[in-house]
Amino acid sequence: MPDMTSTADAPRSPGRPRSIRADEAIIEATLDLLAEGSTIEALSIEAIAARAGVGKATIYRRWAGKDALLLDALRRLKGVLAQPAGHSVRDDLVLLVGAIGKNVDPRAAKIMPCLAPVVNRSADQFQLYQNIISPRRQLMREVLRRGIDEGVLRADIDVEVTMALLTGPMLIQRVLQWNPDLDEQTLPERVVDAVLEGIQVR
Amino acid sequence: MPDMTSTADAPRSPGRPRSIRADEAIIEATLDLLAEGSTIEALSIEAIAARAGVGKATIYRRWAGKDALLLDALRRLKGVLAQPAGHSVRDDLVLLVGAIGKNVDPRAAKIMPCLAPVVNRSADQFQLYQNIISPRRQLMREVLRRGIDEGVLRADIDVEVTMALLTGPMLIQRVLQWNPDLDEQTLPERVVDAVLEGIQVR
DNA sequence: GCGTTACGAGTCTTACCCGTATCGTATTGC
DNA sequence: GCAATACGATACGGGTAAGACTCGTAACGC
Repeated sequence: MPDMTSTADAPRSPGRPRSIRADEAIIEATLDLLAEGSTIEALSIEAIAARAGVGKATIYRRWAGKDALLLDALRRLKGVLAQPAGHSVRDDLVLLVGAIGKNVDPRAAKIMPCLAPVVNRSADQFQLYQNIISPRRQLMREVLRRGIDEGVLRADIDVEVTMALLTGPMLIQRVLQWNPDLDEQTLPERVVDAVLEGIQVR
Repeated sequence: MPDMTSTADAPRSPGRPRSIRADEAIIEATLDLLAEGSTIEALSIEAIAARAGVGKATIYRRWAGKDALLLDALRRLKGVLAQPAGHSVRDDLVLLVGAIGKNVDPRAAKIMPCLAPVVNRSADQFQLYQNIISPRRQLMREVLRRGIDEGVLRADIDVEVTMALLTGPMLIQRVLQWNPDLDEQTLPERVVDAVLEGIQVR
């Protein structure tokens, strides 16, 4: 855990050092409870402590409150950015679109919808949310720019709108199950191809 | 209010009749509190009663609990379906896309994100959610089919994927403010045009 | 060994909320 | 006028949680 929201890394400390196992157990318990269906605000420090096999004080010693803990827990969940190969624009887009809402941690899918209400409640939380998604947007932006430079994509397209076009369908399907009849597996490919070719008769 | 979740309309009753003003005040207070940032589960009957200037008993006399009240309140918020003119496929699509997440009540925009976590918690709530959006999907489906029949749209497109393509970008922008730099006003037009024409060099 | 700090477990106070019940009052039909 | 039902206000018991605190114990540097 590179940075923690509340406690600065002690420069040099006497006494017993903080248990790394406890750190891990607390974060894991938080994510587990969320993934099991608890909403963010129904989540209690007491439940987390019990699940982690940890005293409440051990949590309060590390984080100022539930918000700070959640911040760190969600950071852990973020996962790694997909790395486009750089050969085919279409393949890169399929990879990036397929990675939307699909983190390394399988719990992510259950947790993500819980964040929707929180995102626009305060400027801080909105910023946190943007910090997570904007590097992913940047990745897609670069692929699209590359496609334009290589002459594969039209030069007059609006890159930002195109990103929304590629991201939106996948996101509403993964997070909201917008249309239960839509096959999530093949959706990335089908979305990319549809966006590439358009639907109009030529 | 044509149907209420809990109380059947009394056939004929002695005594003082229920106050219609109280009905209205309770629903309004509920929507106001949600729009002001309260999440669904942080919303308390006591807070609603206080806001509405009403005793708690007056609420419990009408609804069995918070869920039943919320159901009625959200029904009120739904708004009316947009009616495509039927002349130009493009114009109809712009109208439908522009109507996504844009209800008659301005509070709707703030309340909608709160529903995301709830939607997939139970089969009942998922069904309720689908009942709201499926007629809107059907409307768009018909426009696309008409476009195919008229030869304006290609016959080999996947209609369901196309609907996701049109809906997704608008939804993530309106509900999540996915990209703060995107102009929401002109987005419907730009999304529709992009989907129609595709982004690939021909 | 000693001071220091963390540990799990538990206690305590405070606060909020639910759902019900009970006030005195207001409004209806008969 | 009278029974019936509504009203707002308030009180109640029961539940849950936040946070600060206290235990006795465990792990570190010196």
